[in-house]
Amino acid sequence: MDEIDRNIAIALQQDGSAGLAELAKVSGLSVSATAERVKRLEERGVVRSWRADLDPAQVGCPLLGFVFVALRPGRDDAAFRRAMSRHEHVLECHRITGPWHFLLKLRVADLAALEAFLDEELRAQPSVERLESLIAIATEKETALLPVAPATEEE
Amino acid sequence: MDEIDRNIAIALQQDGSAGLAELAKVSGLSVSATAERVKRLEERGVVRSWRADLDPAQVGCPLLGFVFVALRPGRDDAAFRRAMSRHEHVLECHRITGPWHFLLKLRVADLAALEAFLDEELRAQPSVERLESLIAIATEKETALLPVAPATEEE
DNA sequence: GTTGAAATTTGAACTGT
DNA sequence: ACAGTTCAAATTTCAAC
Repeated sequence: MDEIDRNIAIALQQDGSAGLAELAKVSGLSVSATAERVKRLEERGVVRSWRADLDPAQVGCPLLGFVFVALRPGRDDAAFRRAMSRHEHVLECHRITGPWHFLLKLRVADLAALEAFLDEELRAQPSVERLESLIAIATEKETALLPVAPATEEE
Repeated sequence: MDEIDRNIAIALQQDGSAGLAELAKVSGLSVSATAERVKRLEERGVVRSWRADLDPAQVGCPLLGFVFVALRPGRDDAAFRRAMSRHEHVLECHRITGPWHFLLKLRVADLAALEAFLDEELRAQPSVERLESLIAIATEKETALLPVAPATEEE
């Protein structure tokens, strides 16, 4: 992961449809060397996948919510974790510091769908003790573009 | 946005490198008709961009944090919003319901970087009144795959 | 890592239904 | 709006440097 790899990764993150010719300019290498780099980035798992970024509103999930979850003490949380991982409306599920145990990020169609999720999926979990939810009124920024750090050690 | 468009959108969301031939199988249409559909999805903004999904740990931002922000009453928040939009470590910035005004999602290298962000970027903002931050101990799930709703009205 | 060329595949356009 | 062919372009692989 040297400077060249980082530049390629940054470019691919912004535009996954960039051609090798374009990437070659960014990297300063030849086209074939650039192709090698891209392949290696995939092999090493730096590039996990290629995806189309969709507009949430246009695919029917305009409502964004966050839910804090506290689980009952001494209760196995495996079932809860599995349920969250499976559920397509749960975009994120993090074990967090602070008074709560988990923080969920949700995408749903509307408030009715949020209510249904809270009642039928979360409160239905035996290990769930307490919930606190909030919704986004507006989104100033929502990106998946990661800050790529300016090189530390291993190349 | 009929059933066919939805199937294509779902496929592209999971694998943006899928070729038209593969998509044609999914959609049940010919390759050329599928190409038309994809082009229209881009034109309508359903597909916003094509991106490589990178591994946060491997690009040097393994630490995930959330920060609640309360702004001073009667203070213009434009500068704050602009600063958050610009900052690459701020992945998300939502105006939210509840006692806080904004919720930020951050990606940084380590706790030192988080501290620096809190001190130099957030507390430095004149409009910021109070902060509360938490970090992810572990991430059970973190996906950008949106739940694509099963068709409502307009085709 | 570079260059250059061949083989394969892909996306883009045209034509007709 | 869709299907089938054709055409151009980009990716992949390979050679030799």
